[in-house]
Amino acid sequence: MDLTIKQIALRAGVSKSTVSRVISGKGYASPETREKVNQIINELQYKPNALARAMVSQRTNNIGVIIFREEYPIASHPFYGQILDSIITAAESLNYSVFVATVREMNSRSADYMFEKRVDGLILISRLRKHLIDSIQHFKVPYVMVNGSTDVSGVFHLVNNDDGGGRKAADYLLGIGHRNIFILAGPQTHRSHHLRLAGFRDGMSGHNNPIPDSSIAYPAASSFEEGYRTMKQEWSRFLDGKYTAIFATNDMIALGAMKFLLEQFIRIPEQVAVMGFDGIDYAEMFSPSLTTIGVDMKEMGRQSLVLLDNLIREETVSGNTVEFEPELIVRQSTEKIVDLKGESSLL
Amino acid sequence: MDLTIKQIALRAGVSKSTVSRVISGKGYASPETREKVNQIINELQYKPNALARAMVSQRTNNIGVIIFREEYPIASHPFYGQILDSIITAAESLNYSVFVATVREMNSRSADYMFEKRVDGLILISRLRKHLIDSIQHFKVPYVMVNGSTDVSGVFHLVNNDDGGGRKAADYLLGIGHRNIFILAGPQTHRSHHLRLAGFRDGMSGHNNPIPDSSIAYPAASSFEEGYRTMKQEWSRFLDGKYTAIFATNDMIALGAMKFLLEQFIRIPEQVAVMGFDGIDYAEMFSPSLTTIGVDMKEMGRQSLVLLDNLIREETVSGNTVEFEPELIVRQSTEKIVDLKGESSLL
DNA sequence: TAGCTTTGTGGGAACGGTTCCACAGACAGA
DNA sequence: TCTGTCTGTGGAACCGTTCCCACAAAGCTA
Repeated sequence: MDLTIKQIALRAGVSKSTVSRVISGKGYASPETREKVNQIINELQYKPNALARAMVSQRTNNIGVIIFREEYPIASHPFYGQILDSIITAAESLNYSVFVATVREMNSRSADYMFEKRVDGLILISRLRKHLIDSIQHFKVPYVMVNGSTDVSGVFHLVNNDDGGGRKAADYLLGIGHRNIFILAGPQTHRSHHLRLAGFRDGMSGHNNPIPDSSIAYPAASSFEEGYRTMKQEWSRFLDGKYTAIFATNDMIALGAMKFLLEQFIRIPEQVAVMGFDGIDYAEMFSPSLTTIGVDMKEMGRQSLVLLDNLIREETVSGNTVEFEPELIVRQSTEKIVDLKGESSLL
Repeated sequence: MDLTIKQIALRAGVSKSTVSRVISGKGYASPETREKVNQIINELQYKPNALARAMVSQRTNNIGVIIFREEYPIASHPFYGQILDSIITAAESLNYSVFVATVREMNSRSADYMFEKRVDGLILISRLRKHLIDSIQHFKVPYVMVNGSTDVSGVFHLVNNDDGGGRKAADYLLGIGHRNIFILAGPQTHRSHHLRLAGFRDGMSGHNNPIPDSSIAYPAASSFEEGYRTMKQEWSRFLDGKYTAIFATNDMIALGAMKFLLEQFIRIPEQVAVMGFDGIDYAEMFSPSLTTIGVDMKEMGRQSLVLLDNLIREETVSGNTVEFEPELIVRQSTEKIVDLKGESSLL
């Protein structure tokens, strides 16, 4: 590991300037010198010290990905983990190495390290903490936000069109005959859940079929467990309402609710149709598979890195919000067309 | 960002050596100087440059996690992602930042970067590539392997007791009355799948109930899709065999198979019991929830970092293999005790 | 009072690269 | 032959730290 450019120079009988020139490929170097130096480098498996390079170039070619986690383990999260995955893949092709940190609440210690480590840029996933944004701006580190809140101005955002997605969901459920729909709406402090609910209600109202507040239940978190728990808690109210369908503002909640329904021997979609939002892998795997509004996580991850790279290279970046259009994915959980009376077939 | 120890020294009216001493806390510095310097540091939000530090200390406090991916997106993988998660969490408390790279096949470009970036250590997850191990040993970077193959000697390993887990599974299924069991065994080139199968067969044989080769099918990958596909392909053979239970060498395969069974309106566990191995989150979420042999992924992740840290600090590390004991987790997919005749209730 | 230790501080080399600049030789054009 | 450009190379400063060493002042002991 303690092999330096100096040793290479020594063996090749040239100065370290020359070796440096050969490696970088810029500046003059005779073909013979070039060959000789390269041969020695290969032979000794010399790898330039990226730290030393970064010191002078002021570029580390490292970026940081900071994921705000709440209770859920995050790298393995079916939604954020997927985004992380495609960031890592994209980073490889653009020659960045990526630091991954998860932070919860205010103890953004691991985020602070990013500054000390002098990352070239940051990708923030999910929530944003004012405290951290302040630091980022103070240190003038380029950054983009993926699927985060939009209340800080001048931030480059990559978001899903959650509003439009909600509307798509409404259109679809209306289209296959549902009129009386129960909603499981995740934490409304979270931009996505908020917009998905708003979009959905908006879509329903647009077709003269407004959703009353009483048809909405609010799981305390966007998790499977909360979906299950909330459905269980609302069960009698649900039965009384004679609902034919359930729309959840994300897949995990939908799957949790579905699990409870199945335990009550409710047939899906024959008795109740269930629809989610996100398009996580597991939505397809469950039985029945879940109809959902699919977010292009892969593309969001990839583009966040491309955008960040542009920011780092100080190229002009047009606009400051990239919106992704989600896509309706019809699966078993809503497959059956209910009869147009729209009545519940429960009981 | 261009705030250096020099500027701090200038403002405090001391030399940079003194500032350095104040920051590190070692060496003499009068209380007044200490206070003054600290105040300026806080005021200016100075953050020491980790690159420069690393240059002289020869320690970056960065580690690399390299995950060998095959087809599946890896950070979001329910098994490896979980391990990654707990590594990241543990790293934070030990003051390491972590680079995450995924590599497939021989193009270990992003692994090479790890050397240039001078990571203090490496954690290799899943498969190992001879090529990479050679590099690692050449550069003398401390490393540990999590859940990998054991054919390279002198490597620090953290593995699950897959063999014993397989035996546990056999004991359990036998214990609840199953005699005629179908096995879905993942890629036998993979240590885990191989040992789980071996352990299971061994356990069955030990109770005078050997599994014939004809009762084993081999999905080509350890994925949900392959589990589904294989079950579908083996369907008639399965029916003919009058099996009462299925054991898969990992949860994903089990869940895939279960999906196919449910589509055939097979009742689980009433007609067929299904059992997996891994203990991924989704095993619990599915309907019916999946009985499995749970691997302590969290602890594996955490301990891999602790072990690596010891290696980095050159403390003596006893032994070179840490084995984790998996745990039987009984859930709905096997809940029913079949009658002791052990006959299939299919058809 | 001489000598030693303790406390406090600053100078400068080193870490391993990049890059600017100087310089030398070859070669071309006037 | 002189000047100018091109090619090829080495020396040295610099990036931002740490840390060794020198040095000075003060306090203690004999």
